[in-house]
Amino acid sequence: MGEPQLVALLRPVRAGNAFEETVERLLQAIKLGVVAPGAKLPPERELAVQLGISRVTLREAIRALQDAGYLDVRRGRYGGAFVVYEPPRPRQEDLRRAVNEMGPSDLADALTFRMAMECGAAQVLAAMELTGEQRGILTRRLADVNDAAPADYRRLDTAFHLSIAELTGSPLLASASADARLRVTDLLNAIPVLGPNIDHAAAQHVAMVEAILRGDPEGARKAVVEHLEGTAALLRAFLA
Amino acid sequence: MGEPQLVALLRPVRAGNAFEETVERLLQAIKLGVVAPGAKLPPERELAVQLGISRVTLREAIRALQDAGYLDVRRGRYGGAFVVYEPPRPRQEDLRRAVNEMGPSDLADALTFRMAMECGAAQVLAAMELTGEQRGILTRRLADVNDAAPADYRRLDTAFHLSIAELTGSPLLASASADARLRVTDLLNAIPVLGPNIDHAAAQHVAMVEAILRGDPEGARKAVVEHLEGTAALLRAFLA
DNA sequence: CATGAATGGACTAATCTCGAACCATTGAAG
DNA sequence: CTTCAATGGTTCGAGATTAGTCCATTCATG
Repeated sequence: MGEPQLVALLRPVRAGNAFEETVERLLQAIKLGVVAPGAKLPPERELAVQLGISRVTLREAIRALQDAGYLDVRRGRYGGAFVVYEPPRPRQEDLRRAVNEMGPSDLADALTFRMAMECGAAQVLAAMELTGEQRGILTRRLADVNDAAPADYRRLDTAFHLSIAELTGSPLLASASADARLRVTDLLNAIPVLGPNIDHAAAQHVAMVEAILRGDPEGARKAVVEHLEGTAALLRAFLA
Repeated sequence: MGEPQLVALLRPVRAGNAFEETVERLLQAIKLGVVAPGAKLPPERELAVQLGISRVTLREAIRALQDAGYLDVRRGRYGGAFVVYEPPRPRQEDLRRAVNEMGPSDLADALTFRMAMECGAAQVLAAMELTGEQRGILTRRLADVNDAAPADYRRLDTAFHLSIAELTGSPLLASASADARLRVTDLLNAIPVLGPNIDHAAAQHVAMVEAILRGDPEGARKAVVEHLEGTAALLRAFLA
């Protein structure tokens, strides 16, 4: 089998050039709804610093997204790069296309990665002593998803899931979880938001939060597994 | 609280320049023992492709590691970049220095991240149906650690832990796990390899493998938590 | 309606990074 | 002892990326 673990360590140092990576990152922030439609990105000078790239490269990326119709850039005071993207109504062919673009092995990889990350984050959080504020944020995010209008559902669902990793206080974990979510965004966005599915998911979300608040790592793990397997089953159903 | 999740998404696109990232990556492969002392790195032309950088940049990184005494580079056929690094005998002040270099919040971040990753990977693996070959690899790696000479202990311990993520078949998960391990390598390398600790760890390793082979995600999770908390406690003890 | 602060827009010189081609060394095989 | 394949060593021009500087536009405020 040669040198198996070399693969994990001697992997590419960078995914592409700075421009491409920046476009990808911004696009994900938009598609995840982290920057909501109508809201604007931070000023170029700030954003360039946050992304660790030069303003020139950032502007090229913003320009590309503007040309692609995701952003509306306005000059002058109170100007900025405004998100005009609205998540398209899901169609089954979008899902097929998304799956075909990534390939079956990439799909399994992404789902496995997400399962590991979300289980790990949930149980770590459940094992922590949470402050009242942390509990408040978690329950608030839960309520947000469950009260969401269909148009806002995916965005708030993402926010809920990311909150779990974020509340552990570990930036590394939060980053990795966001990364795991990114890998399946296009797939999730292509799944229709249907009543029964949402009710099902809502109950599972509640189970996750209750287990975390009760300090029950095992319960949290099981709830996450059940929830994510439900999503995976939905995907398979739409592909079959 | 502003825009909490922007932090996770609008984080730096790249950690530094290609040269620095490459030096770091190679150094970790050496320190983790993935390329054992006396072994050589892949040929420059191959390695550059694997790392996704140009040969020129790779050579600068190799040159830096050569100057720093980690590599011995020989020309001609059967030449290459040979690892000459030997893990130094751990001293308490090394541990303190390593901790001071990263800072207390980074330490907590790294430990939390590692806990989440390893728990997630172990339970995912436990939930899979394993082939005979996979079972063989896992038990083989376990035996390797438990039979290890003190000088090889850390290297084989790393190999064992990484195997778990690797066996899930998810490259993303394997990469992230390797990353989590990297964050604590310097700390682990600074902990003396003592008999009682090793016996303790060995029993925990066995518990992890048994739970995985028996298809018991919950048991796997608990075994990992116990093991990693033991390591964290050791760290605290040496720092106190 | 004039001002000024906050923003995007544009340019430049320096540096990093790359791909590609070619050179130099080594040592096993014939 | 000649050959030659596998390896590291070197160079060069093109393109990517950066930091810094200055310009242009907008609009709330006075």
